[in-house]
Amino acid sequence: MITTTMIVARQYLESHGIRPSQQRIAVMHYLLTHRTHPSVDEIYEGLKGEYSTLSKTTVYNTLKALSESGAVLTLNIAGTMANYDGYVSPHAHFLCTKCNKIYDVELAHTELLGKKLPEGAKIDDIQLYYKGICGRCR
Amino acid sequence: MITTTMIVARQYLESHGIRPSQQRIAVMHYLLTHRTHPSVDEIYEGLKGEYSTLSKTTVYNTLKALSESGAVLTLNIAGTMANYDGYVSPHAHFLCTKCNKIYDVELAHTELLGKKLPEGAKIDDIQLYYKGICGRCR
DNA sequence: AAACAAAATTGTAATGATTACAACTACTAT
DNA sequence: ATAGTAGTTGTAATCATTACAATTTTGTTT
Repeated sequence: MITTTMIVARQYLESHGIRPSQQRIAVMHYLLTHRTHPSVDEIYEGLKGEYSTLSKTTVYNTLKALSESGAVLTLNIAGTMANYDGYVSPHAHFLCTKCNKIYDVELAHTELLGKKLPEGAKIDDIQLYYKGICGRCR
Repeated sequence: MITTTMIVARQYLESHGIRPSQQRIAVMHYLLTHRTHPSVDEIYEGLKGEYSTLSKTTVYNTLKALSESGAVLTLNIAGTMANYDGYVSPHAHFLCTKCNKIYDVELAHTELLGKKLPEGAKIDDIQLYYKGICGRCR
């Protein structure tokens, strides 16, 4: 079944120069409708019911392509595995080290305040990670 | 051979409540004298000549203990593996995605500017990562 | 100093995330 | 329709990290 949010996902892919295959649309759509910063495994488990032939390798390949084109964000906050975020506007993340949930954190300023970045460096990506215990877990 | 910086390493461990074994002193000393944000493997390779019986598991165990006590910082900037920093005062990091070197970045303000952190959360750790291409690699 | 207990170290095996790769399928353009 | 390119799939390999059991070291008590 094709929904309007899947058409959004398709157009989003196209606007990032990524050819919109079934699988890529599905992964992008999953990220746009699950703001939980899922791992590869969660995305794969969430989709394999609907797309019975889907391979985990495809999920990896897709996320790599999406991340390189800037369509999604790769989070390395958890250490053991990557998590993905379909919303790419500047924001930070908070990981609860007890329940392992990742929460979005708004930023006070758009620009992050690095002083003395290495001479002549070109910045492609900025990630601000908070870790701790969330209110529910305390 | 025991040097004065190794005594510093020993005292540093003790001040963090970590029993100063030979191996732990060696790892701590390595981090204090190599400000290169080394990986487990680099530390192990750097030390195994001098400590022939050293095991990589010990390096892992040691870094875990050091990190949990706050004596060292664990960086998850690289994605594939952890890197370690013996200097724990607040600062950010820049990873050159070409040469894979990690540089320190001073912060403009001591406090990092998260707005709307999850209700009632307790923050234990803040990491600010920049990624890009360093001046030498461009 | 000897004996004991607790903690640390070691080597190997297991785990888990990710990547490599080769065969197969789908899409595009002539 | 055909050929060529890009995308997908499943399996096997890789690499970082952890689990674990045996051994060694360290600290404490007698």
